[in-house]
Amino acid sequence: MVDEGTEKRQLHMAAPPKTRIQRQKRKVILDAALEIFSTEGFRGATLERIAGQANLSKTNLLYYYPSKEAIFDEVMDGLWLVWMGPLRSIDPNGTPKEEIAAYIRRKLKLSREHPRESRLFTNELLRGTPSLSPRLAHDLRELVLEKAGLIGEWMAQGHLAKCDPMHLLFSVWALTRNYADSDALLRTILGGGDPFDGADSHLQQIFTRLLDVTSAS
Amino acid sequence: MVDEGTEKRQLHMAAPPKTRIQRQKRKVILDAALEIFSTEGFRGATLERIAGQANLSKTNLLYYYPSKEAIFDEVMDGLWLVWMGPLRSIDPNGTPKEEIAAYIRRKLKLSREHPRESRLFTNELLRGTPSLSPRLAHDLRELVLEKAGLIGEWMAQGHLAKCDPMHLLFSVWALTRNYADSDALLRTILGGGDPFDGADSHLQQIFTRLLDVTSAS
DNA sequence: CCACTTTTTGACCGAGTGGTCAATAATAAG
DNA sequence: CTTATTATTGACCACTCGGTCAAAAAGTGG
Repeated sequence: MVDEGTEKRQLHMAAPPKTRIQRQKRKVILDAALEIFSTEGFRGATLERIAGQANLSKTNLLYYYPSKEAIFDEVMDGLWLVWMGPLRSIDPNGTPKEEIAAYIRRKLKLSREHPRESRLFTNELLRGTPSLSPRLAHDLRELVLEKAGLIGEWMAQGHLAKCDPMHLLFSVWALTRNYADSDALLRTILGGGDPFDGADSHLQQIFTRLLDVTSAS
Repeated sequence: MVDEGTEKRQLHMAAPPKTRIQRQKRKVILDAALEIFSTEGFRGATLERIAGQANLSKTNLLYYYPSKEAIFDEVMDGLWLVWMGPLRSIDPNGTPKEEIAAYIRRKLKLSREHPRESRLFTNELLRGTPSLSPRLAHDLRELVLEKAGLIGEWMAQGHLAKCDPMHLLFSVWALTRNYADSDALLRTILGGGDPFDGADSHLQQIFTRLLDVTSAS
């Protein structure tokens, strides 16, 4: 016989929340958590800071989520999927050069519009991607291999100049992520200007010249 | 008259340590701190973990350094200087293409041989470079402006294809740092292979084609 | 008004953490 | 050996942090 005596006085249900208040607060909490986690890291973030950012008391926060871990996991879960989105969107039937250019634009847009997510993601990279489940790791690897293979084909067919497709992808990730992650430093160096200004045209220039088949050696 | 009553029973002197033991232990501590800070972040790192890594008791560690902050500051101080080194070494009198190529090689070597430092540095970037003193920020800005100006001249003189010199530097930083910071993820994707294999030739390819004056539009 | 559920709060706890202190062990100098 | 200096340790403290608990609000429906 299972012990099912006293009911919990907290939520912590797996199913999507019922009331409108719950949905709203959970959203606010995740947003606040994103803000704090992305700048302080997991251990650096405190429940009180997150609660404050969400205009809640710490206890009230723990009414909606059972633990700090639970909040973090829910934040990270969605993040991996969102972050893989642009790569997934590369169309095998599209024009190679335009597909690459569009991919860079999508990634850069993601960095510009979601800098907190970008920083949180980088934080996970630095820690060795502990939040990457074997399941997700497998999916990610499959996806990357597939798209790298596609790009390799495009190169073999002469649509793009040859280079290592895997390292090409790595480069796109590094270059686009950089504008979000290094924002503070870049602003300091630029004397206050927006580092994103000119970023897209610069990145397009890099990859256009890298992949331009007419000028490759 | 300065107060010089009771002597402290701890070290905490500003001047370089006297005994050989002190120099050794301080070195060991800084190395241990680098390891822990780079993987756990400032708040995530604990004195006990650092002490353990250095084979010391926590109390003994605090005999050599007055606080966690002090250890962190000393680690970061040196790091900024080391990290600016390769840029400083760009020679105005050298051959433009070779200077750029050598710069990339130096930066990549730094990432490969000092991945912990790279991760710690990125961690600071994510936090908005709080450890960057106004003094250092000024020096850094001057240095970057100087070298960007130099590269701009090389472009104007026709030795390099034209692009935004500032973003060019940003790109070198992002691409080289990436191989250290994303090591875990890249290994997962590569199925265990070393991401650094082929990194140099790939980066050289990128910047060679970007800056090749004969093929630019 | 009442009874009932959902939300919010304040008091509190145990573990962990940065840091202090006085005592002790090791080392070096006379 | 004796003494002074350097190095190391264990006990301890104030504080923070994640999390619990019971009680109070604040709806919600009659």
